[in-house]
Amino acid sequence: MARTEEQNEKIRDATRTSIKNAALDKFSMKGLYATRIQDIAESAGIAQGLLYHYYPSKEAIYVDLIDDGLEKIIEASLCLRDMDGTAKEKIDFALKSILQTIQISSNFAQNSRFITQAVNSTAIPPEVQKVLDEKRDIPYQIIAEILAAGQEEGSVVDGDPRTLSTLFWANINGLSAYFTTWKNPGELPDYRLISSMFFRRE
Amino acid sequence: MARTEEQNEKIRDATRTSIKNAALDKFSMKGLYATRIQDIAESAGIAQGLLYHYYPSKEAIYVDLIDDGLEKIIEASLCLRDMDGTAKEKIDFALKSILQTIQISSNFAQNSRFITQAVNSTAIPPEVQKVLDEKRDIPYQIIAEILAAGQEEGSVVDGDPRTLSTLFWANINGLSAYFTTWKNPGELPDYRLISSMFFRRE
DNA sequence: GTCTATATCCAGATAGAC
DNA sequence: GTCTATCTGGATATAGAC
Repeated sequence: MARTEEQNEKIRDATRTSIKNAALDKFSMKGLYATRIQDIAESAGIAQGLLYHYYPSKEAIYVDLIDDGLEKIIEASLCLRDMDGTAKEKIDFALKSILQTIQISSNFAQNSRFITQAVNSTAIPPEVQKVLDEKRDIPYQIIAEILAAGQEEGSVVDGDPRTLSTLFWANINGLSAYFTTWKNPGELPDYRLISSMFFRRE
Repeated sequence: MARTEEQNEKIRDATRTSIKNAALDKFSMKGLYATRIQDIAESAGIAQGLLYHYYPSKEAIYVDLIDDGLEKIIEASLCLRDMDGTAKEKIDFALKSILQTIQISSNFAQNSRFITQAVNSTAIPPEVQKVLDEKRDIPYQIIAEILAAGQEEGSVVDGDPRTLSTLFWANINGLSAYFTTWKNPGELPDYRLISSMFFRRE
């Protein structure tokens, strides 16, 4: 009995998801160039040729994932911005959440790592660069906004909010990179240490 | 008139230096796999084939540079450890110096960036991994030692010194990556912000 | 929708002339 | 010591069978 169109669509969706998961896994660990199409196909459990029924090229998968990844980070940032609470509560919440995702090596941490790696390489295809240029700055802006609000409140230290925001993300990215690659990474620092950089003493 | 052996050696040294500089430049920006032998040769101003009179493979250049780079960082760390002064003076001095190298994009910053990129990829040849395993941890240990001494003095906050050291380097690496890749990176944060994480309030 | 087999291309590495 | 020309392997991408 022939498959219906809906069944086919389900199969396609499942395969596409496998490919994306496998690709994110490989790309986040080895980068664009050291990852072979074959690696992704194997990890997704499909033949190498089949991958080209889903994506026209290796690059295309990469661009797709970059876009997804940035969207997730942006969404989380917006959510943070729009929640109730003081700047300190928001920053502390963000730090706690992110450190935890790093600790348990969640998908979100994998994503961050992947994006960071992409950003930190200048050898990226133009399409990727385009997406990065459009979206990469947003999380930095949002944290800067939150910190600026905190300066109004009087809780956040003086200084250019964007510079403080850069320092915030540098901590996240630096820790995320460290803890996903080190063999015996030890324990994560307490979020309060990082938080203390941004707030006045009581 | 034929060249003497010394003259030849000088020429060889100069060419080798060109190759290493070119390779560090390319590798630090694009990584091992996205950098082609041809890129390095072009940048060094020599023919592609000539490169193989100096190094047996692309990997070999990479290993050589990783080793050099780690040695430089280790040397600087040891120098810091052995200087006179309190833990706070040492950490502040280190932060000030490193932030400045990032600002002026000095060789040292390029080095840090190169090493960080190597460490953050799991797709590295075994020879590279070996060098990294042997030497990468030393700067972390040294900063941990300094911070532990600071805890004895009573100036450094409580907590596992190695964890604090990890946070220290995460800041350096995160900032270094950011400021070498961003187009309009803005200004660097004040070293005192970072320093304040590690020391007790007065 | 998935697979195997194949064509194509490109980068790493070698050989030999100057 | 340096160059140009060439070989070779491996990865991307395509074609065609099931």
